[in-house]
Amino acid sequence: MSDPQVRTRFAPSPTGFMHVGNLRTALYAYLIAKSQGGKFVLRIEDTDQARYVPGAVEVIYKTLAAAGLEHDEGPDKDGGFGPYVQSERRELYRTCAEELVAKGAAYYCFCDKQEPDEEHEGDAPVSTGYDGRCRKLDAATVAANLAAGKPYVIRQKIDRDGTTAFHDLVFGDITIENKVLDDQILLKRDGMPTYNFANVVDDHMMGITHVVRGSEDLPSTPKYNLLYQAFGWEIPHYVHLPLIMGRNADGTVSKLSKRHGSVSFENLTSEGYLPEAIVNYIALLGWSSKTDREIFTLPELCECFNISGLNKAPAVFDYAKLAWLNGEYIKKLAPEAFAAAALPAAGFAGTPLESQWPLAASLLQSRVNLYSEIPEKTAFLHARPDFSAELYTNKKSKCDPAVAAAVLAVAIPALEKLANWDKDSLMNLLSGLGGETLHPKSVMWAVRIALAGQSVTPGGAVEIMLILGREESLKRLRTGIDA
RNA sequence: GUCUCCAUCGUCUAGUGGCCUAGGACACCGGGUUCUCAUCCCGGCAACAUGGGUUCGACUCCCAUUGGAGAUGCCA
Repeated sequence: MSDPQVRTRFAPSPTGFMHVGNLRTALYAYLIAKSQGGKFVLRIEDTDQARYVPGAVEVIYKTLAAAGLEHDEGPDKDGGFGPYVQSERRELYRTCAEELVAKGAAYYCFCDKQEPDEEHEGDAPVSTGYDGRCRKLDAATVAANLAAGKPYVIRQKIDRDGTTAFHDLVFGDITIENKVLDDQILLKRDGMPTYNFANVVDDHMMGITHVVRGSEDLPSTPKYNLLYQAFGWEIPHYVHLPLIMGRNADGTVSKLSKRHGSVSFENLTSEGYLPEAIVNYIALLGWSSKTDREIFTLPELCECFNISGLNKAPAVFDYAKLAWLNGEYIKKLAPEAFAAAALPAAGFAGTPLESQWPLAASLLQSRVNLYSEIPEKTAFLHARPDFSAELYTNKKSKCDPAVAAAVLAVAIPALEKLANWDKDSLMNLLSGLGGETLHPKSVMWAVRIALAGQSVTPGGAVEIMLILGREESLKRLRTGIDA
């Protein structure tokens, strides 16, 4: 049931960062196209000149590449439907808007710009819907105003009567009364199209078959249909996605935004989340494979993705589950790859510990979900923290400060004489050290505490001695009991 | 205010009228393995918002209520 005619697009605006919600929209658009053997198009929506951010387009390219969402067409890959940057399509929008005016589906409006209403805060926003007064202007007045160079916008003319319905592949049929639809602006005073207008024009011109976007756009979709109908264009399939929510301090939820934490792809990767884990996680936010499986690579998602798995209800972003997923991906990494990636966080480079990094990394790999957890887990290797003798007390390991002192008293001379400082030699020595009086568990516990100065460590006593080396290990053991 | 949408464990979700004493995952809590911890293995806690219908039978269909979210920009 593949359909190579499918074309979807991702249309971010160049703001300089990639919200995970946008990335998820891109992911689903990509999957809808790729699961059918279709095309995935990148379009840049830069119609708001006030928001221009230098280098922002590069961020988009880099993010898509890092996430593996390779586009088939875009500003850098002409597929014959360009240009793929909206600011380069200005004249097209103007022509289209004027066409609608000619057809009676839009009109010139010379009213003053409505300033944002800042009076109303809290839960009582006020409708500022336009009253449509310029609809009544006669042709002569319009022509005169135009000739006089009077500033204007072009508005969509929507009949007050009747209803407009549309079909969505996720939400089904939705009907809205026309009287609640206002005469939205199509072409702005500066000649740029609005988001809603540019989308309709571009999606049609670029042959987009499935319009994939967030469900916050559901209420504006009837206006799209009216536009398509006015042009006489075929209406595409709509795929509205459930919103991604964040939990607020007061326990409520709202659209995921910066105040909820790290919400951009860049934030997340810089905190150590792997792109594969992020993609995997957001794929599951609002979509289900309908199996018990949780781990999916991008190619695997392409294989099993289906629109019917899309959910309608908003989904709360759960950093704990993302962290778990990240840990799963870290465990799957080849040991060398993990060691290379984790080295900066551990700070071993340029220290005496450096030669033992592969060992230390192997211990860390199953113990971290995030690279950012590494510094705290390796700090004791760089310098033993201050600790109290009470740390030696542990019932299960049959140890207390007195026992520890006895252990160290025999361990230090034995270790000083040990010929080979390797795992087997150290293990043999320590396990036979206690003799009749000291329990093996006490030996391992006391030695490890003396070495590390903390009760929980990545790795056991022997491994820590290997990482620290003979000299540093003995130094720590000698100063272990009077600390 | 108005409009639209949504509603299964704390969270992500499976479930399309009988297979449900509702399954999986995260988190949490136990137990086992382990030179500590982690990994790994085993187990536990925990949900169909409420009220009406429809039906032989509702988590599944319909209506209402309640709750939540989104929209209501010359932002995208």
